[in-house]
Amino acid sequence: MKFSSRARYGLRAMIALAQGYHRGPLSLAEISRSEDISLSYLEQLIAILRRAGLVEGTRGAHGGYQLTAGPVSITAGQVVRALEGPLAPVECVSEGVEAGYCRRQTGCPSKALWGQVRDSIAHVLDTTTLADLCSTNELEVS
Amino acid sequence: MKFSSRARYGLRAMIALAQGYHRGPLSLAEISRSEDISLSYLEQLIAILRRAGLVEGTRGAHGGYQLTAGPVSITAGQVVRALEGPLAPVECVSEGVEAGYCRRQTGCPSKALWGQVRDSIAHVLDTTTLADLCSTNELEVS
DNA sequence: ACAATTCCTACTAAAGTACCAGGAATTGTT
DNA sequence: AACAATTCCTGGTACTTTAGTAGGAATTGT
Repeated sequence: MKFSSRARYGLRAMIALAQGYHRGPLSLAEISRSEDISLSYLEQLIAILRRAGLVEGTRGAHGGYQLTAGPVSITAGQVVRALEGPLAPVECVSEGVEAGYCRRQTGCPSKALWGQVRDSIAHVLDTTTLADLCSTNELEVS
Repeated sequence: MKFSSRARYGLRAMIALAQGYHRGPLSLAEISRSEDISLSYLEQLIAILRRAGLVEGTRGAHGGYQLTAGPVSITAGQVVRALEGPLAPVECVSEGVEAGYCRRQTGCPSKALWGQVRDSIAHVLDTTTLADLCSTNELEVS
């Protein structure tokens, strides 16, 4: 029961972008250095986030990436879902899976539990914004 | 971000055992039929649960497995941890990992978030007993 | 022209998952 | 004593996913 390194690294990259939000585009080379993630892997992760519409890139010298919305408007849930797909501790309660997925469905005792697990994860991720995560950092670092 | 089929199947098997708690040992062949899990795979899963002290087996004809405690005293958290290991959405916040695991540790903004995710999962699993899961079922089925 | 960057695609080594196969040990029943 | 039902143990294996690497094309400021 682990989130992939995609989600871990991707979230860290998004936090880095949130921290530099007012300072114009941030290059992956910089994030790669500060977060110690290989550049080529980071490129793949950011590509996913770009396709999800969370960041936009500007090419060429002095290019880089920027959030498409302010850190207060982007939740950890959006980032994690973009990188990992729908939250689904088990398939039968995956976000976006219609009822009738399995015949055990009706009256399956464990299904309700997994649904609660999914909801509690979703609640934490969806009520935390990138801004929240940045301020945590500044508190600790200062 | 998924629980393995070990956890899914194992929990279902434990619920089946809880439902037959008063009726003496339940054989894996029966669970295999009712839950539609292959016998040999089920044997492996139950072996894990036995080593964790959650069930005990009695060999020979009319043998089978029984919970070592009543369904009210066994939580889903115990079952899932036995099958999956410590709850750890990411390694650095794994249950039982001491501080200082990674140098980013102090002031890592994402670490706090993953810790909250872990705690919310743990809360759901640890406050749900096998008895709770059985009663859910009976309500639905009746 | 060139250097810095994003963007794209394909590949790969390692690990983990979800099983299956085969048999040994134990115990009730006939 | 034989047998059938069961737990218990070990080892293997096909498959999928993960976590990357490699190489290069396109774009843009200086």
